[in-house]
Order: sequence, then C-alpha cells, then structure tokens
Amino acid sequence: MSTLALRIEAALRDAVTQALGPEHREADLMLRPAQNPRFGDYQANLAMSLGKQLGVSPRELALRIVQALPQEPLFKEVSVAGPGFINLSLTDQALAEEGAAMLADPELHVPKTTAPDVVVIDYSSPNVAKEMHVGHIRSTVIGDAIVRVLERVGHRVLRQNHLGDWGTQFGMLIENLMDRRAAGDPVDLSAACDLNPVYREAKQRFDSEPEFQERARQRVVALQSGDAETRALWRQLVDSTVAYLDVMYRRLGVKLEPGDVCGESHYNSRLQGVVERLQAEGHLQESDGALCVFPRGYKNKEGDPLPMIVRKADGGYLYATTDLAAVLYRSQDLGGTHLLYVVGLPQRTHLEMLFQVVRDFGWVGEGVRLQHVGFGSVLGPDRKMLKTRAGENIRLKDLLDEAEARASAIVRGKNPELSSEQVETIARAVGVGALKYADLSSDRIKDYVFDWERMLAFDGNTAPYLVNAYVRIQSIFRKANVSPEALDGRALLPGDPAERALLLTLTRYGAAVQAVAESLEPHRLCGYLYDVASAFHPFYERCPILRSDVPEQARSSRLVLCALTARVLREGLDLLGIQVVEQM
RNA sequence: GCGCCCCUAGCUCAGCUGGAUAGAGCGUCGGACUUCGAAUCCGCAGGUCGCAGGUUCGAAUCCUGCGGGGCGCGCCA
Repeated sequence: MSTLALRIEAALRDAVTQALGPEHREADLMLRPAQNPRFGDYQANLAMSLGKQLGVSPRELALRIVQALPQEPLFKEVSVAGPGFINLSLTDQALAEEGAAMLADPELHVPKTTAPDVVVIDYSSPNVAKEMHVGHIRSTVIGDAIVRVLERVGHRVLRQNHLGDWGTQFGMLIENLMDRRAAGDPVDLSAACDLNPVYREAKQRFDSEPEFQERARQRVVALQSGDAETRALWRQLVDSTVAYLDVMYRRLGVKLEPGDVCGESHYNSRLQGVVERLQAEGHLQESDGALCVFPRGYKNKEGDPLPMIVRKADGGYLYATTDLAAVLYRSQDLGGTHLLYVVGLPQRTHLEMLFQVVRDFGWVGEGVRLQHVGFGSVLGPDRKMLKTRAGENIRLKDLLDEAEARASAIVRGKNPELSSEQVETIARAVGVGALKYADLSSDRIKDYVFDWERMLAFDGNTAPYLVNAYVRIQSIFRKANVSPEALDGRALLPGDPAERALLLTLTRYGAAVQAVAESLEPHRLCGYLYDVASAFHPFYERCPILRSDVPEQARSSRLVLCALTARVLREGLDLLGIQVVEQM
C-alpha cells in the first residue's frame, strides 16, 4: 500500500483503538475511495457494522472515532454523514507530497507482497499444427497480464505453456506427412510456418478414407512405442509449431518463449507412475475396462458418481492423467505454491474435479493453492461464438493483420503528417494493443462481443484512448523541450479542481495494481487507467501548461502532473502487455 | 435430468467483494477550437439492476425459488 494510503489507515486505526479500545486494533476499517467527490476523498464505513455489534449508535461511534483522529496535516476535513459514514478529505499538501514521492520512486509506490508465492501459471496452451483460436488468444493475453502483475508485486512466476503436442491426432498428421513425402510432395517443416493447412488435409483424409484412418491408428501405436522415423517427424512437427508460435507471441507482445513450452508429451514418462500411485493408494476403480478415480461430490446424468478416467480400456492415457502428472510436477518439481490455470470456463468442471482429487488424496499440501482463472467466450455480432463465415476458427495471424490494417487506416486518416514507416510502427502497437485491451477490459468471467470499431475507437475504455492520453503528454514535453526525468516533484501544487482530481487518481495506482494481483482480474487495472485518462483530459482542457500567461509555479506543477500521468499510463499499460507510442 | 456461469440505459460495458441519489462509452440532441494534438472536452435525455421472496441499519452485490440465455456432464482435450 502506498505511503498515503498507509498514513490514512494508520491514523484511522489509531483513532479507532483510542476511541473503542485496544481490542479493536485489528478491526476492518472498511476504508475505500469515496463513491462521490461530495463525500471527500475516502470514506470509512466501519462504524455501521461495528455499532450494530457493540449496541452503540453508529453515528455516535463514528463521531467518537473522528474526535480521536490525530490533528495532523493529512486531513483537510473529516465528517460524519448519514447513518455513520466517516468521510475524509485530504489536504492538497498531503496529495502533493504523495505525488512527489511517487515521482521519485522507481516503483511508483506499488506495494510488494508480504507473502511471495511461487506461481506456476498454465496459459495459452495451443495445439501443434492446429490454428490458435480466439479462446487461446484470450488465455494468452489474460495469462500474460496476470504474469506481469504478479511479478510486479514480487511473486516468482513460472510460465507453463501446456502445448497440445501429444495424442491420437498425431497418427493422421504423421501418416499424411509420410504419404506426401512418398508422393514426392513433402511438407517443409524447417521453417516457422502455419501448419493448419497440414492439419486440415490430414483431418479431411482421416474422415473420408477408411484405409488412411486405419494406417493413422497404426501410426499412433508406432509413435507411442518410440519408432524412430515416426518420432523424428513428430519432433519436426513440434519444433516447427514452437517456432511459429514464437513468431506469433512476439507479434502479440507476450512474454512466452519457446523455453516456457512444457507440453503434454513432457508428462509421457510420468503417466504410468501416476496410475501406479493411484493403484497403490487404493483410489483406482475399474469400469468397463477403464481405470477411474472418483472425486467426492460429482454425479453424472444417472446420478452415479462421476469418474475421471485415467486410463482407457485400450491402455491409453487421457488428459486427466496428464493433468494429475502436471499438478505433481508443478507443485513438487517446480516448487509451486500457487497453481493457476488460465483456461476457458467450459473446462471448469474438469479442473474442479482435478483439484478435488489431488486434495482428497493428499497429493498436494495445504500450502499449495490451486486456482482456475476462467474466462468466457468471444462472441461475434450475432452473439454466437466468433467464427469465420465458413464456420471455421479465426486465425490469430488474420486477426493481427486486420487489427494493424484498421489501426493503420485510422492513424493515417487522423495524422497525415506521419511517414509510412511511422504509421506502420504506430499501427502495429495500437492495433495489437486494441485487440489485447478488448480481451482484458471486461470482466473475464463474462462472454464478450468482439467489435473492431469499438476496440479501435479513440473514445471510451479502449487502448487507443489511453495511448492517446500518453501521446498528448509526450507532445507537451517535446514542445516544452523538457525532460520528464528532470522534474522535481516538489513543484506539485494542485490548485484547480481538475489538477487535484487527477493527482488523487494517480495516487491510487498502487492500490489498483494490488487489486489485480489479488483478484487476478486485469479489467480492474483497465478501469483504473481509464479513470486516469478520463481525469487527465479535463485537466488538459482546463489547465494550460505552455501558454505564456501561465505562471512559472503552475507550469512546473502541471508538468509534474503530466510526467506522473505518463508514467502511470505507460507502466500500467505495460502490465497489461500493451505498448505505448510517442506519437500517433 | 444434474451441475456451473451469465442477465444493469436503445447498444457495448463498469459498479473496488454489503454502503449514501447505480456510473461510463457509443448512439440521439445541444454546446466549446486565433495559443500545449477538437485524436479532445462540457452539457441534456435515457434505469422496475430479468422476476418474486428472504437475510439487515443498508442489497445490483449475499441466500432461496422462478424465468431467459450460454456451457459442461465415461474412455477427445
């Protein structure tokens, strides 16, 4: 928590303790930003609930607390309102001090966690040779933001890209590659290229040629038994996909690297051990030849216990087995204390069963948290799952291309003075940023409607609007020929209400980041940054900076506000994985 | 059938884990550029928070039921 928030809390806590006794030292102060500026800057709502408990009138209680508040230059005004709200407004001086301290602090007063976790986060997780669809993109973008925020507040974060690099689909893929090679028309797997056409071709043959289908099944057996030629082709498929993904991840601007890939095949050698352990511990039951475990509390259509099948009747393993192996690997081998799964909501039941099983069986300790970071679907204008007109998944590459093309057209139209190269660079950042921001800015649990026009608009809660606020500030510094780093925060002197409102918003940056680190809800940071930009623009309109009639004091103060705003916007957007540009 | 999720202004979304008169953007209408980017800002209008109960000082938020929509439920992942 930032210095200012700490000071407010400490003062209030002292007052509560003094007014009500030491047994209330730990009371929840229910301190939060005022809902309405009329009520001041912060409000503490503890008197209402506490009054009830103690059988004292909440208003009376609130008054006692207020009277016990130390006389210090922190509060401009403290009052009791309504049923017992304690409204606090801060002095301009306190706000200015906080702003100056933030400016001087490389950490911008973002608090570090007092209980650092080893976070193992499973996200992105696309499949080999298969198009990454919008769901993968959501997982990738949301996961990336969470990674950045958790690292920012001091957790150790281990990224796990659980690549779909194993399974029966490789039979048809490899068999088809061999056919192509035999026919003198080999598929080039050396370069990082989109293998989706290869997948489609194999799938099409698998579905229509019984003879091919049979060979594909045999090929799965060959792959699993370690046949050298088969394994070599599998390796090439995986390598090519990882290289292609690397290109896409870089374009997307996410932190995932090839080294973060820890796919399904990584657990092959552990699957048998998982089943043996389940057997040895007596958890395994056979059903129609399949080996199952039964998490407590789950029922199927008939009302019977719902199984997780860990080995099929034919001896093959399933994703449940892999997931069990992965939990062990992540908690034991990697030492994870907080396991995150950034996976779509439809898989919720599966994950909860998985968590239930490892809890039931004591496979992870009490100190390990397992958490599904679920998200809703991306919908088209028809409110159905977003697909192409042909009903296929939309390719990430096409999405990125269109985002850049649209951003390019917009930027070109709004600023004709930019060179083509500049437009391209800006369009890349703004287009991708808009795309990602759209995925991040609404509550991840809900479905959201995909809409190019809205995400690229310069109004509303969009990336372009935020970036634009940053750009306007950079323009001021260019024009003023002043370096933001050279400014002295002590020049802060919020006179105009717009200046004060902006400064107040800026001082809440640390709390905003902290809220995301705890809730794993990036849209809260989006909302905060939108508040910052929304507070900046009225300030910008009302408070001239470089005009000759602006007194030196005001000019310096306003430049500091600009510098702080720019830094909060730049870093906040960076935590969301979004790049700013210097002009647009 | 069972389970999970969603329902807030015409549209798209917030609402800080139970607080005061529910807020933005778009769209509609009306204003503001001789000076830092009008790429913006200011204002008007717009609500039975799906419905009905309940919990309590207080409910969009928690509980129960109902309605509507989406998703999941044995050998795919």
